[in-house]
Amino acid sequence: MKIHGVDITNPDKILFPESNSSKLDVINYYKNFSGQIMPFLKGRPLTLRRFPDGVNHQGFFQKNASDYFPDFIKTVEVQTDDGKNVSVVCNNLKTLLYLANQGTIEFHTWLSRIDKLNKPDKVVFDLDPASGSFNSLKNAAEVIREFLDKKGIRCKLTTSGKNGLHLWYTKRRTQTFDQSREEVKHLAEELIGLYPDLLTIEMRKDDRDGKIFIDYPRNSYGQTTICPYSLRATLNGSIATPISWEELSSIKSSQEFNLGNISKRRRH
DNA sequence: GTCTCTG
DNA sequence: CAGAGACAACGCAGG
DNA sequence: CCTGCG
Ligand SMILES: [Mn+2]
Ligand SMILES: [Mn+2]
Repeated sequence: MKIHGVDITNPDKILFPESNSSKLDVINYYKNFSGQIMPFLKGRPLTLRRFPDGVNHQGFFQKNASDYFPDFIKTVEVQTDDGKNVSVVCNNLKTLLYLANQGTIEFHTWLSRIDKLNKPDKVVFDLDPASGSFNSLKNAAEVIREFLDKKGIRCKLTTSGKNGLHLWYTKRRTQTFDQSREEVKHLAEELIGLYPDLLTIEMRKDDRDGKIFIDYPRNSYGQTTICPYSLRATLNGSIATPISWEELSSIKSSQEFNLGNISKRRRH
């Protein structure tokens, strides 16, 4: 079977046993939502998370493009602390479908683009809840939004598809990753001054006291965040989904949207 | 999912 | 030939 | 140096 010229193997293999979703379901999801996900993938180094035998089996992260990946897949060399990686870049539909056929469930993207790897064009406030209470997480997102709004920064919102929320905005590519991260850290410290019982940047889990962790180190060089519209390797096939601020009030968890209901979601 | 190494 | 292993480091905080 | 963290 071929879709857009890409060989699809084992289309009936079940990758999400709980929702009975097959490999073809995954590939069709990425095909049908390519218009939404591609703008977020284009031009950015990727880390893949693959589950060739389904999310109930062992999966693996992949930072380096496999030698056997076809020529239509773009790659980029990125410097690491000790050497380099050859990252995959998903610039077209064929690449997206090929990687999906490879069992890629999750696409994690850099905060910078390949033509200026050392200057991020995105800032993310990665909000990681200690556990349970999604309501306090929503509250945290709201107060951070208002805080940034007063500084003239308009941010957007994405469910991570697991437990947290990502609040993010774009900027001109003038700062290094170190500068960007330090700026987010300072903003987070200011926020903690205002909401000491709600937010924390303590690195040790034991020191977080049930508060919401603003994971500012996500803004460091070489780090990735889950790409908007990426599937997650959860039993229900949840999806990292951009949502409006109005929509935030009505959702009950970060896994609100999944393979089964994403198509019926009201558009914004 | 595919390659490579080992027996 | 079948079966097992690899496929991710990494960048930072804090002690 | 080490471990924890995501
Ligand atoms: Mn998170
Ligand atoms: Mn995080």
